[in-house]
Amino acid sequence: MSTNQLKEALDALKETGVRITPQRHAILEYLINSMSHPTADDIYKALEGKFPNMSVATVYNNLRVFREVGLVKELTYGDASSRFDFITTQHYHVICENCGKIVDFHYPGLDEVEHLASHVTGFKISHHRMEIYGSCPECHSKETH
Amino acid sequence: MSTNQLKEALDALKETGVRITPQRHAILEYLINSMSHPTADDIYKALEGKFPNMSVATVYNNLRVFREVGLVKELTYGDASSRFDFITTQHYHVICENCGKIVDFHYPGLDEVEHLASHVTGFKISHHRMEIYGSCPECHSKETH
DNA sequence: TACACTATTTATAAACATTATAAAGTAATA
DNA sequence: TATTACTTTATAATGTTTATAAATAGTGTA
Repeated sequence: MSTNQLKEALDALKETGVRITPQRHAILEYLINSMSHPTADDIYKALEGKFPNMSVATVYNNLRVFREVGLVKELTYGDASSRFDFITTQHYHVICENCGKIVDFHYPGLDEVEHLASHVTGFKISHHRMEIYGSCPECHSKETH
Repeated sequence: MSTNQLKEALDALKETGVRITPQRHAILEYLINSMSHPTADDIYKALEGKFPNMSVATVYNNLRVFREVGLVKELTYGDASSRFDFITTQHYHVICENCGKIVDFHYPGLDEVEHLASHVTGFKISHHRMEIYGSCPECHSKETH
């Protein structure tokens, strides 16, 4: 339930000594309820009704804070701006190269890859990222017309 | 052998009707010989001795051309600028979060993941990307001192 | 080889995302 | 409620990448 997620997120912030401001509350709430994977600008635009004076810098600052606390993951794809994703459980993303839609895709973590990489390169592995690209059913069906 | 790779790359360009200019030749050569994964600016700086009048736009334009022809892959990590990698064989990258070093890591393609993603989401999958993050042996040994 | 055609390069400016700065404001604690 | 340190705001700066138009130079053909 979203309300719980928000509560837990706010608690996590408190424990780290991060102040809860109305802006932070709203950004978190938006991230949790958003089924898309918004850019900083998406968030800024979505909240300008509620916070007409909010600065873009505030959005960026807080996204960085959330990322450092581990609440949010920053996704850097090829396009111009980063996207931000509230972290729930381990999942990957399937991305439509035509319309940009991002769909969550659950898959057991690729532990084996990390182990092998560690063995071959001598790195101490911390994590990995993976995305899958293609065209979504909608775009795909349009193409065939 | 690098000389062969360059020759093949130039042939691939000719077949696509892309003109071979000295700048393109030099950028390709640099990409092939470079064991790092340079940014556009790295390339620009590396070649300014040979081409004092070359524009940054030329580097970007040609990297895009190479990418469209399939000779080069653009890597977008979290940091400010894209990195470019001459495509040889299927491999992934292991990236040091401390010093930024990138090491190639060969691994059989994750076909299974693509199949499952296609099945679950209905996407027509074209490709995927994966990177592995950690700290390299050098950085790691420094940390423990 | 010289010509003509068109792609490419250059130089410059513009666009865009993101970060830095300093002053004003505000959450949290006692 | 007063204090203090953290946040927000407004603004400017930074840095990467793209757009534009004029100058230049590959490439095929005569």
